[in-house]
Formats: sequence, structure tokens, C-alpha cells
Amino acid sequence: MKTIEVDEELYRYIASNTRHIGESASDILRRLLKLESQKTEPSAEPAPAGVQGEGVRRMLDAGTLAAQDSAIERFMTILSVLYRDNPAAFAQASDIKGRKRIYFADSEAALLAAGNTTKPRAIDGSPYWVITNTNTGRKRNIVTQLMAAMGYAHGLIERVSQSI
Amino acid sequence: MKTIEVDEELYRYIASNTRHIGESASDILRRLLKLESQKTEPSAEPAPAGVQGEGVRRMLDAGTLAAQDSAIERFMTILSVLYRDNPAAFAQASDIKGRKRIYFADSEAALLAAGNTTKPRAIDGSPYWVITNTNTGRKRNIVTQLMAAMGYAHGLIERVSQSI
DNA sequence: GAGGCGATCGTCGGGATATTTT
DNA sequence: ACAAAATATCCCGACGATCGCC
Repeated sequence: MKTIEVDEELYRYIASNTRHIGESASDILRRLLKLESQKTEPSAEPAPAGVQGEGVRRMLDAGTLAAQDSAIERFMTILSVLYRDNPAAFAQASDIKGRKRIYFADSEAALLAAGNTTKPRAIDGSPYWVITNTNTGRKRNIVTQLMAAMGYAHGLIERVSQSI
Repeated sequence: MKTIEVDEELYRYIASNTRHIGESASDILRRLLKLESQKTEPSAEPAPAGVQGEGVRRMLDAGTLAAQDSAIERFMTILSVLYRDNPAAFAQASDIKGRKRIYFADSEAALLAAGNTTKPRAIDGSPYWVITNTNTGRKRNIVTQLMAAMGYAHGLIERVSQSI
């Protein structure tokens, strides 16, 4: 696997062409470029425990979060990183919900249907949407629940949710 | 700039479509995907701390600004000096934007496209354009954000933006 | 586009807090 | 009735761009 840099807009364009949950950038690009698909393994196996959280830690350390100036931006960044860290686990975990509202869905409409003025937003680099009309406490809560369901260590969960 | 992973073969495919030396992955992909090209900014290294701000201080001390009789002229002069002081950092920093409008671009059209009556102006001695239809407070704001992103010291930022 | 500038006021987004539900 | 959790209204500050003034 090689790493390349693409600008924000292009990144979003690629992400928006995701056909199924967990699809990799390579797969999407190959389809868009009409190249012969090379079987990329459906990356479903749980990440080896030692590795889990690599990307997340990098985000914390890089100060990416501290740079954002609103809770909502930090929230969205975290979700985006979490998704990329382990799409399969994210998919599993994302069915957490509140009393009436659902927090994640693969379409804006689904979120709008389950509550009033939920202000859904697309999670960058993923096929998912989240609810956004919540206070900061609940945003922390959502991240905590999500990460717990994805199997992250307690300490890391704490660090991440406090950084919102 | 976002980072994505692509498999070896795809990477080679992209690389093989390079049209000119130094072309970025984004540019190549945009061409292959037939997307509107967006100039990719040359990646900048932070300026050596000691030198940063030389030209800016000179401008302040020379009273060049005080001589101008409108905020907009002082604004344009400052931007021009900032660009020359560190073109690479300026390029990095110039992606700051408002709710709808973008503040800087390398073409008039890009600015016109992102807002109504933005009154773009070319920044002297640079390939950039700025938005101009703002009150003085926002002009100060833009300069403050820009300089902060370029890594100038707080005190200097303050002096400059107050001089508008 | 072509008169230039920018204050003023309308609009929008963030998220704390009041309200509702369990 | 009380507390805790969840919802979503609504206030405040930030941003946009019209339009009045020179």
C-alpha cells in the first residue's frame, strides 16, 4: 500500500463515490478510473489488538484536534478518523442510538426521519452521516459509546472524548 | 491535504500519468477523473523563526501604511508584503475561508464563484486574489487569521491588523 | 460589473440550556 | 414526586453582501 496526498475537495469526491461500507480508496478509484479491479480483501477482520488505535493516537498527538476551533469540527474529525481506523468495527458500532433519535446512518434522510432538527452531517471519508444538534456533553457521550463498542481501550477513549 | 492509501499497482498507474515534472497526485487524479482542476498549493516549510517578519516590520516602521487613506489600500499593501515575506507560508495559509465565501484564490473567477459581489482584487506581486467586499473589522480578521496561520508572533499580528 | 468603500443589518451555525421523557 | 438522560428550541456571535454615503 502506498500513500498519496489529495486535496480536500478531491478527497470528498472520492469518498462520495463509495458503493459499500468499508470500501477502500483503491477500490473506489479503480471503479472511477475504469481499471481492472484487483481483489482487495474485504477488510473485515478485526484489527490486531496492538494496532487498534494507531490512527487515533496519531490524530491526538498531531494536534490536529486542538487546531479546530469548534467542538463540532473536532467531533467530525474524530469520527472520520475512527471510521478510517477500522471501517468494519465502525459499521458494527454505529447503531448506537438515543431515546428517539438514531445517531448514525448511511443517509441524511434516515437521520432527519428520526428526530426534529437533528442537523445531520456527512462524515468525511466515509459513507456515514451523524446527528449534530447536541450539546458538547452528548457529543462526548456519542464518541465514548462508539469507541467502546469498537473495542478501544478505556484510557484512549477517555483522552479522545475529553479532547472534544 | 488528506492522505489516502492506494495499492501499488494503482499507484504506478497514477504516477505513469504524470504530465509534467512535479505534478501532484491531486492534479493527476483530477485530470484522469475529469474534475475541475484546482491549483494545488506548493507545500511550504515553515520559515526560519528569526527571519520571519522582517519585511513586515519594515513596512510598519516606514509608515507606508499610515500614508494610505483607505482601509482597503492598507489591506492590499499588507497582503502584498506578507506574500513577499514568505510565499510558501502564504500559500499554505491562504485557504482560510468564511461561512460561504473563500477569501483567497489564484483567480478572480474562483472568488466570484463563491459569493455575491465579493469585489476581488489582485494582490500585488503575487499570483493571488482576495475578496474585498467586507467591513474593516473583517479585513482585520482576515489578516489576523492569515498571519496566525503563517506563524507570525502574536504581538506583530496585533500591530499589523490594528494598523488597517 | 465597472464608482469605490465599507457600515449596517439580515442570515446562519454552534451548542448551552430549557424542556420533555423515562 | 425526584432524578437522570435525551431532545430540540432558541440565543448569541460570526459571516455575508446590500445599499447608502462620499
